[in-house]
Amino acid sequence: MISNTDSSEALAQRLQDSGLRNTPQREVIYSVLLKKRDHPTAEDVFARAKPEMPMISLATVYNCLETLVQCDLVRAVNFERGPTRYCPNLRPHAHFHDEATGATHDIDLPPGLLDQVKSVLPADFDAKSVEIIFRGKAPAKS
Amino acid sequence: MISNTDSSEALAQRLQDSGLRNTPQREVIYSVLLKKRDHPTAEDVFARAKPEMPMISLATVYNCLETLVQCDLVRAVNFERGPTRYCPNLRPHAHFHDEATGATHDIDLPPGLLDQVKSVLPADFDAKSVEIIFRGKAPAKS
DNA sequence: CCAATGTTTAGAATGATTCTTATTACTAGT
DNA sequence: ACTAGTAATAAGAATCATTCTAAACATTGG
Repeated sequence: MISNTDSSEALAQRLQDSGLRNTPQREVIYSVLLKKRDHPTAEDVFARAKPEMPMISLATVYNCLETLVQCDLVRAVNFERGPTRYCPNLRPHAHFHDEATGATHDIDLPPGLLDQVKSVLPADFDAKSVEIIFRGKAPAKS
Repeated sequence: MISNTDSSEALAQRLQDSGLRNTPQREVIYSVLLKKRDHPTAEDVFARAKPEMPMISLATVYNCLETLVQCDLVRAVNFERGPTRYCPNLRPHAHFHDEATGATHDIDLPPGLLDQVKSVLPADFDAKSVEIIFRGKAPAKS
């Protein structure tokens, strides 16, 4: 189990490495993402952060989420043109978008799969990232 | 080579199969997509259709594109939250998004790859589609 | 021809996100 | 501690792609 202080320290570390400051807002946003990993939107995060920090603004939520993405602590996920969703899972994984419920599920990928997929690229294409999105019906409880 | 009339007939057929009408607007939009396969946005398509049909409206372009997507003649592609792009390539393929130029390249996939990727899903997930997006640097000329 | 239905048009409305500006909070150097 | 410089936040305005609305038009089957 990763303790709360561990993740706070990971955040502090990453921010420092990027020459950024560790603010209470960033800590709250990150902790909100870690607490409930259901791929919330910025509005969702805003709503969850407010009880802990009533004066926080939506603009700040967007700013902090963007910062966390820059620091590679969080992944931004998009389905079609729906609102961006945020995911603190750092393991290599794909996303499964349940078309019935709108829910998003992380699908952990076996080691080597992403490289294997990358190997279909012609030699002169240099992929920095690969994203895999499934769409369909997920089991009722997962 | 697929002739122009062939594709018009494919369109007419698909529309009929879906109980939809074959309109001049739909034909123009589809032909615009076939003529230059550079993953245009709705605005791009609008601009390209106008010379051929000056009275066409942007709303109609959106409507027609949506119709073509429903008929499985065209794929809608999204990168982050940028405008949706449209692609008449029906072969199984991934997309490579060149971060420097913004250009999109089709990457044809070897047969079986999509099934292989699907096989990483737990048994109770039923994927209707799989989408693969690469991001990085593409060769200067492709 | 007529009614029913599908399609197009133009413009208004929406929704997520970004931008702007002022204010506040740190940080380093003295 | 004091101060200049920089970073971050807050609040609201602005933006952009897209969708909606309502009216006009077109097509089909009876």
